[in-house]
Amino acid sequence: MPELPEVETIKNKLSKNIIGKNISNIQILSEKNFIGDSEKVINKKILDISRIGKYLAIELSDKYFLNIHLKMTGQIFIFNKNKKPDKNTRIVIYFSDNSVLFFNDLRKFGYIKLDKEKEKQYFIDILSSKFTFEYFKEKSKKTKKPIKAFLLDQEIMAGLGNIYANDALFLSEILPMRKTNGLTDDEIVKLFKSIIFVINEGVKYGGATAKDKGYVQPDGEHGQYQNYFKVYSREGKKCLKCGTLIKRIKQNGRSSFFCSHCQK
DNA sequence: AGGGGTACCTGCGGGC
DNA sequence: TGCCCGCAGGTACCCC
Repeated sequence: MPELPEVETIKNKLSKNIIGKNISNIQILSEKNFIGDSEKVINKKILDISRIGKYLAIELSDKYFLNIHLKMTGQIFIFNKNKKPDKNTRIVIYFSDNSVLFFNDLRKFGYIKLDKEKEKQYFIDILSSKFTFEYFKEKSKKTKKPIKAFLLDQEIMAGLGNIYANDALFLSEILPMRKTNGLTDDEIVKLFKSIIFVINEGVKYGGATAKDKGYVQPDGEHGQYQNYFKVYSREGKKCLKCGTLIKRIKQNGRSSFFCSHCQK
C-alpha cells in the first residue's frame, strides 16, 4: 500500500509521538512479522525516526534500529494502553508512559526487523538531493524496459509505487509501455518534473487512503490524495484533461492506467 | 544480466 | 446464497 508520501506522513506523525519514549515491553502476535530478537528492544529509548524510500527506521539507544516495511497493508498506530489489539494486530510495543504502538497488517507481508543498521541506505530517495535530473536522465538512457517498470524499480529511485508512477506518467503524457531509452529528452524532463510534483502532492495531502483496510495515519486520520488521482484506479472514467475513457492494462502483474489520447 | 512470472497472505466485489 | 475468479498501495526469489 504505502508509497513514499504515505510513509513520509507516518514518519512525521510518529516523530511527534514517540521520540524520547522508552520501550517497556513488546508483544509479538504474529511471529513472521518480527525479525530478530525482540527481547532486545525492551528498555531501549527511541532516539530518532527516518525514512528512505518506503522503509522506516526507528533508531533506538545502544545503536539498534527497528527497520520497518509496510508492504501492501501494513499500518502503524499510536494508542493509549487501554486499546485492545484487533484481528489484524501483529505486534504491540508498550512504552513506559502508557502509550502503545500497534503494527497492524491484514496480509502479513510487512515486517519490523531489529538490526544494527538502517536498511537500504544506498537507495536514491526521490526527495533527497541525490535524486538529480542528471542522474535520472543517465539511468533512463541505459534502461530498455518499459518506463512503468523503470519508475517502480526502487534500486533506481526509491519511493514511487503504482499510484504515483501512473499519475506521473499521465502528467508527463507518456504511455506506460514505452521503452525507457526510447523517450525523448523533452519527455525525460517532463517526467522528472512530474515525479517530483506527484510525490510532493502526495505528501501535501497526507497520502492516499482508498480502501477500508489500506493506509491510514498513526492517529487514525485518512490521507486525501485519493481525491486527486489523475489516472490511478480511474479505469472506464473520463480523462480529466480530454474526456477519453481511461484504460487499464497489466504490466508485470500490476495495473497500469492511462489515457490513450493524452499519453503518447 | 535482465526480464518475467510467481509466492507470500487476506478479504472484497463481481459474475454466474 | 454460494462459489470461483480477479483484484489490491510491494518486493523477494526463481527461472529462462
